[in-house]
Amino acid sequence: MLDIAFIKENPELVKQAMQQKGEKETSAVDKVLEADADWRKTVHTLDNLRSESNQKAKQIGALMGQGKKDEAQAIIKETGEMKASIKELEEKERVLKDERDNLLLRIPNIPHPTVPVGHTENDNKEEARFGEIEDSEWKKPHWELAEANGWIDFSRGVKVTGAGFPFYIGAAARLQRALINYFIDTAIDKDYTELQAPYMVNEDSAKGTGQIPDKEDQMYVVPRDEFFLIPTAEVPVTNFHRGEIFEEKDLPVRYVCYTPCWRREAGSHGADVRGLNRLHQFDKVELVKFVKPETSYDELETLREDAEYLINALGLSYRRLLMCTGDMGFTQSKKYDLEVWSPGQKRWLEVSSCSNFEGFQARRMMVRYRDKDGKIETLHTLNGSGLALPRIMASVLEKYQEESGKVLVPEVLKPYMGGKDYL
RNA sequence: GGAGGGAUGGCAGAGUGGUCGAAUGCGGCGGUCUUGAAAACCGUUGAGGCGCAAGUCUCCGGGGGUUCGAAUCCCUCUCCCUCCGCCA
Repeated sequence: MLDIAFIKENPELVKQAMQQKGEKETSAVDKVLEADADWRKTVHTLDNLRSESNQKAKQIGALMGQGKKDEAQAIIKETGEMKASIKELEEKERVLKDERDNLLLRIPNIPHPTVPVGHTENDNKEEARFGEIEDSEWKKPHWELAEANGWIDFSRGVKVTGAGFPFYIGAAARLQRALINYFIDTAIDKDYTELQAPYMVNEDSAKGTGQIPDKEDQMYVVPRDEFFLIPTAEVPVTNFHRGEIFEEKDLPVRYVCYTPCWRREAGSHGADVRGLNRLHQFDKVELVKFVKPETSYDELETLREDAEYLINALGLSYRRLLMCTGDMGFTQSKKYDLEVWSPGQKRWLEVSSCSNFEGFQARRMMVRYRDKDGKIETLHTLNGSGLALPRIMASVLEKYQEESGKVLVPEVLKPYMGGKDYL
């Protein structure tokens, strides 16, 4: 969420940001300011009343101590109606606060000035392209390759669980594990701390990163224990520091975390979801950073570079998109997508998205830091995939297939694949 | 899963109805002393809200209650510890 003080000072800017992010209705801004004013007025009255009541209680205490029971009794009589109005005001204060906060949660993050203004994915800016756009007629999509070699079993996945829960078998299973290890090891070399996180989170955590109420339908729920299966490692890793105050000298903090991810993907059908393109359970290595505000945009660039490094090292062709205001999501202020070329499908596949949230997440989660002067400030959070596995698997299989049907092991993965040349 | 005991500031740990947002120790920060450091001594040191400020309010695991007044009493939930059971 945004800082209410910021909204108060820049209402027009906030409205403009909402429009740029594709929300026609900007009245929430005026409503939140109104609700905030109402709330503050009530707080003021309530505080005064409580102050008075506290004074009286203290007097009573003092009188009782001196044994002046009659005088104390007189004051107790006065407090009767005060108690009732305090209770009433407390209730009112709570309602107004909720009202304000609910409005506040509906206002999206402000796009950074460098973000292109636009409405759809067509307005995203393709910043760079690396490698050739391979268009060989004979190259098969990964699902045909995988089937021919017995590497991925989609139908047994359907039997055991449902669509979107494949089995990886033999060399493909090992390849996926090799990729995960390679990604994590590379991040460790770049000064990220490895984290192993819970795969289920509680409601507070789901709220912390904004999965609730925003993307509630995206998550699998374990109702009996009131847990949610994580849709990304971002959720447990960012919540790792929820409610904490960092010392300035400890920043930046960088984590790398591998987890499976579960997404319901309700409503997705068709060609987009063939093979490994879109799954209900998939693996991902996630990079998360907690940084000082003044460094967050530099950290976004290095985060993006760290993700790109992996794609490069695997020898895959890819392009980098700077997402436009309308396509980047509610919580981000700037976001890059990295898409690899899939030679078998002849299309781009998103494998990473790197975002700066500025203080938007941190404010909601109360993650802060103490600066040199001892002042407590909101810090900035960032995250990015480094990388999502299934589409990388797809792209690797397709890219490294030979006309014979054999698939070469990418050079950087050989140490993780027992030195073998072919899968 | 059963029985019992707990949850207090960065940590340890007092406080069991009234000037308690909380003793004390450690740690942190500032200072005195010292060539420098250590030790010693002095001071300072939780978070949030409202307010220009003075100030004021809230927070002693979460929620609810009793009371003029709750860290302290009652209910409830969660978590931790000990013992028993089960177990990768």
